[in-house]
Amino acid sequence: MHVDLDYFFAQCEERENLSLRDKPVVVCVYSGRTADSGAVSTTNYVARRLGVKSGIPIVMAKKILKDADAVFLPVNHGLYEKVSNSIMTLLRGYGDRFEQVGIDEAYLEVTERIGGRWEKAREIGLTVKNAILDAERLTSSIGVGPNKLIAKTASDFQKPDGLTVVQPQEVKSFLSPLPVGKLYGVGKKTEQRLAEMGVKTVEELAKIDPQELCALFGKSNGLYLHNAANGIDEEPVREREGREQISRIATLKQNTRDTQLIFPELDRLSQEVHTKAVEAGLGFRSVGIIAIMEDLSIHSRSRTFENPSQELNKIRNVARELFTQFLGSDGEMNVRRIGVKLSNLVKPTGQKALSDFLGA
DNA sequence: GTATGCTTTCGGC
DNA sequence: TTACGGCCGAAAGCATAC
Repeated sequence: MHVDLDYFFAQCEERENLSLRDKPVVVCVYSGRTADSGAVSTTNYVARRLGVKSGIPIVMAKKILKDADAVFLPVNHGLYEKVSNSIMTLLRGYGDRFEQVGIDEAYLEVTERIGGRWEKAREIGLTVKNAILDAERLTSSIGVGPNKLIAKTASDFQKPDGLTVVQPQEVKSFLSPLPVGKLYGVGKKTEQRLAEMGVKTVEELAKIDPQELCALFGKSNGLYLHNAANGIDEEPVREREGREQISRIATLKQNTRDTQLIFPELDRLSQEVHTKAVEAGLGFRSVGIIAIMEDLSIHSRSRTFENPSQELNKIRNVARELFTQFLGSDGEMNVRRIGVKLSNLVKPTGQKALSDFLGA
């Protein structure tokens, strides 16, 4: 079973202020550069119907909604995390295994609870929807199917506030008419290439010789596409332990290549990821930087060490070095946004203290 | 050839 | 007409070891 909280950030805001519910609600990430510089994070369905969706510039959203009595709000991550944590804790109780994906999605293993009686799937789905509604006053869209791929596709089939059950014998007729882009793992790029081959629906994709798909998309990708189109997926619902990476990214006051302007901000980001790592009790083996240029192209560099560290100085120095190297190798375009990332995170376990894991 | 690990890019939300 | 965030995990692509 796949549970997806509907238009999550915007719905949290509606919940806090019910008078928003009939208006377009636009949750924004303001970059701070100019008054309305930034991008749209999430919108409610009123705004979506008017064409305002995730990812567009805030100024564009304002233009589209200028006569629509719309409400523009800055993201309030603290609120969303609180609501998410409460719901995720609740959801755990409805499955034999639980896998959270991001802040607003989860898979539940309910195979044993259904026990082959598929009419029970709908009951469990309704129970979960009502539990979320009762506890946190939020609607959700739920999909139930024989595997994660079908459950995920099913939860997307009817939203918001949907419940779609796809029994094993219904998988083929469920998938067949869908556009290939609805399959998890088929993005814009793959969709385009398939369209050029005359493949638009999952039914058409399922008919393609897997050998041919492997030749065109590589072995692992080709095999995945063939299996996905045929509703085959063996991925287990797996408990995810802590985070795998910690990153912070920010927009510079002005586009520049001047390290005198970049380094103070880079140092600030280094400090922030360091604080997050320490709070989480995690060491790191990799430090990386991210540069987003004025044309919005994205570049990254990273370095991995043999031994984990937890030192701010290490992050700061490596980030500075990587940035200097990057700028030296990369033409003359200005940088717009910069970021620092920690990965290969190491969780100290058992009796050993973190210090035992850290390099000399 | 296969497995593994690292770096970079992709793409969802 | 243009406009433009901040995260995350997965995948791709490559190198190395066995």
